[in-house]
Amino acid sequence: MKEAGAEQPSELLNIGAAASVLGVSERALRYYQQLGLITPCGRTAGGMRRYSEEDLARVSRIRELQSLLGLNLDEIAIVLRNDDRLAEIREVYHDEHTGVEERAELARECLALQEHLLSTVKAKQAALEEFRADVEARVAKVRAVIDAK
Amino acid sequence: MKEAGAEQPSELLNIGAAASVLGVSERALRYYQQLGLITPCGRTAGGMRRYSEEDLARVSRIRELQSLLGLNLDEIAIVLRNDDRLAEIREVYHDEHTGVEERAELARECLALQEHLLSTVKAKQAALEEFRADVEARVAKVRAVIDAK
DNA sequence: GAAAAACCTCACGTTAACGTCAAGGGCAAT
DNA sequence: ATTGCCCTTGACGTTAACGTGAGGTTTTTC
Repeated sequence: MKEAGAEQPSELLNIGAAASVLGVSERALRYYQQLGLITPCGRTAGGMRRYSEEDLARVSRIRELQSLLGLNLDEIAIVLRNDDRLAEIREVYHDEHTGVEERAELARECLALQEHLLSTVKAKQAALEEFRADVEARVAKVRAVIDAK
Repeated sequence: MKEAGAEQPSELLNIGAAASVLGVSERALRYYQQLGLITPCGRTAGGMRRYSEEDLARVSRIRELQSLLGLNLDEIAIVLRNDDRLAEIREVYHDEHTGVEERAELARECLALQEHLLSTVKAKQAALEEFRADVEARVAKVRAVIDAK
């Protein structure tokens, strides 16, 4: 048998599989890594990249930030770094090493960045809603012309 | 006096003024023209471009299609051509020259394209809404961490 | 264990959407 | 009519985000 019972650790994918699952090119994955946006969770002894579920999610996030918000990869790097800090904060928060004020400050800084992102999203939504009304008006106009046959 | 009463024809702008009003570069305006996206409504005797209010609106539309929907200029050209057809249809619709079936067909074709654009917008809105929920969840998480001081 | 498939790291090529001169012509004010 | 600014048309340069081999290694399959 290959594996028994719990396969919780979830299978890792090599770059070809990851790319095809995500619908991106292998080149793009390597490029994102080169820019420091993702680092596959590990490599084989021979040096081949292995991507975890979490890695894939991160790449999806990159594409969303690209297509939905129109951010470039430098801007995305900032967002991702902040995401990482958020995770780190939650990880370390119950740790005794960091001082109370120290980590609170970190968290506030993190919050500010997340809220900035949120406001960007909201602005885009508002603009899109206006744009949609515009398009719907056009559709209505054509409909009127057609119905008034 | 420079001008009296109704200034309905609205002043035409030359490229520098147009660019600064729109917040785009002169180069971009010339480039859009080169691609056939806009043609300034006229030129001076000496060959200088004059932009009407309508021209400016068209450029705004280009930028919206770029930034909101992430379309490239080729795709934008298609949308704009369809906008033009819509205007043309409305113009010509009460004309006796075109046959009833002929113009109805034109209108339906136009409608299809506008609806396609609308569905693109809606898809983007849905995706953005989901994304926003995600970001808001993150914000809530950081807040929780901070509040649980 | 040997061939085939997938992967590795360079490194140069490509495309879209402009930016940026260069060399001149137009235009409003003086 | 001359000064100074704005405009014109080329034409080459730039940047981001990959694409596309080349030449060699690793993994898988038979």
